[in-house]
Amino acid sequence: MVQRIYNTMSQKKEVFTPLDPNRVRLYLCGVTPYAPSHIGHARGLVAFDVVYRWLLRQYPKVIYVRNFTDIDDKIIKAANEEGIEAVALAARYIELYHDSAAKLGCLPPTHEPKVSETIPEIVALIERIITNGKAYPVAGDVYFEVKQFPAYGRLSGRTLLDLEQLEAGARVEVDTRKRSPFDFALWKAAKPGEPAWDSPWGRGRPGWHIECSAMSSKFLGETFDIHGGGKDLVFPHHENEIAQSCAASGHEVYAHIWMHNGFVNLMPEGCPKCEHTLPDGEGIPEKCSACGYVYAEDDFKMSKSRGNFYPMHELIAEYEPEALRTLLLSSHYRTPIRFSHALVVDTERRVGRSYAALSAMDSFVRQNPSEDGPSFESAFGSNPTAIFEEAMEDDFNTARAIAEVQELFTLGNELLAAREQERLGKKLKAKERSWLLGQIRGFIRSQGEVLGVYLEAPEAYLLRRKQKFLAAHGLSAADIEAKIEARAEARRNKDFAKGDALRDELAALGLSLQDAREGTSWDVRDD
RNA sequence: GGUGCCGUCGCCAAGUUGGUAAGGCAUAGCUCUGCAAAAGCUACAUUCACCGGUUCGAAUCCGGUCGGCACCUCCA
Repeated sequence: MVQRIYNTMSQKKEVFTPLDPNRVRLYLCGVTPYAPSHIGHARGLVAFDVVYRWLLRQYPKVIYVRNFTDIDDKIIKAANEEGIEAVALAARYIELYHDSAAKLGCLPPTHEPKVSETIPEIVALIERIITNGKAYPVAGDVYFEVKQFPAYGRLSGRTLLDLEQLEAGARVEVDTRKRSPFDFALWKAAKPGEPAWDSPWGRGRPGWHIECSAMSSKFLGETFDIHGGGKDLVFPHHENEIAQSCAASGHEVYAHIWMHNGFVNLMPEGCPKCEHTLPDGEGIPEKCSACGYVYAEDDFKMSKSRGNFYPMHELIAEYEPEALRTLLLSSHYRTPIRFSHALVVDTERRVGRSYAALSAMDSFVRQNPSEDGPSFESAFGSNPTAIFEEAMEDDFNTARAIAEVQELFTLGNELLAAREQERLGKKLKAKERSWLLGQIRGFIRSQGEVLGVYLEAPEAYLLRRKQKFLAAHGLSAADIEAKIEARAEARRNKDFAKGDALRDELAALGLSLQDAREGTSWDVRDD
């Protein structure tokens, strides 16, 4: 059993060996809570939740730290605009974030530190960096001196030379207080209207990158196993974190493995100019076919500054959170996802069908209790656990893992339909099928625990979906039942025309009926 | 300009230390049904943007072409 993880530092998959197998340490750059988090944040959240869940299964103890950067220019700006305290604004979005994370099925991390609660550690860390000659104070600010850290640029594949060439291109505004344009602030002198703390350099607040260095070492030590975040953080945030942390500790290595999740990009719903809907399934054309507007490169990039993004709490309210989670896990975590509503609807259908199958399996097993029977492996000649583990060990390949779970559903449905003969070469007794279904259910539960899916009671999932439908249409279950009974009456009288008319009526609402021996049941159609 | 990534069925998406294309959605036919629905079965990429090369053998390696994307500035 060998876990492989793609390390941004080496740009290849590496064998993962924990520094201390009894205490695996994982740090994830969380969010800056100045606005509602969007679907892109959800991707990182979910991707690393699976990493955490999987490590939890492999090792006795995993320490997972996910921070909040609650002191930041954007927070201060937003708070000033609203006329409230920065901490209050941050607290609001942190609460929203927690709520969404829980609904997306993410386990709470071991620690969730905030910058505002880590100031003493940050000040101490900056003092160490200064002592080690890698940072210098200027008029209340403190800057990290990049030239003093030769390894700078290793993570992002840049060199100081590259950066200097870039400087020659006047891409960077020169701040005369800094010794080099690439030096970055560890501490910023207080400005009026900003939260500030006392420090040896006067009142001020931490710069952007230092907080993660301080929070990670506070809970995980100076070197630890895995550091994660969105791809956009590679430069400069993570690069600067490495520089600060190593400059302070004197170690060569800060985090052993750097994991970065890919972005969620928006599939445009329409032209930004005239809102003309783009043809479905096509790529993004050069210009709008209706108004002729030539699309800019980043028209369809999701970004908070442009406001064209999907807040996760809104998506969660609109769709089944588990469908969103499944969608996010259906691609490998490093691959970009082009998000669209059609994609979520597809996934919702898939998840709904899965729960329907789960429900059917459960009731079959209940109705056909069985104490013993053939093992899954002897019956089907494969080991689902091994296949699943192989996928997860290959850089957390959740897309492949989900495909493997899907195979279990196919086998389960086959048994439910008593259609196992073709595959197994013989008919099974109900008790034998039940025994196998019980095992399949166990595999799905176990694998679902790692992926964070298929964990809800199937009936509860299905019922909630029905209730959501009823509420949206202002109907009650009794209304539906009455129509079903009327239809049953008509059918008993062989008045199929009337029965079908009633069924059509319900179908028009978005329902489907299933006639079975025990009676007629109804469900919400997925389309 | 610098750095990195990608281009696989109508759509989504695995597979890249080379060995002959997972899975999902959609679609068609069949089974079941009074008819449906649900479920199951069957079908659905001789082919992996294009052109060369290496090789017994390439979606997977190398070179080139075209196309898309990200970061380099706050950003998950």
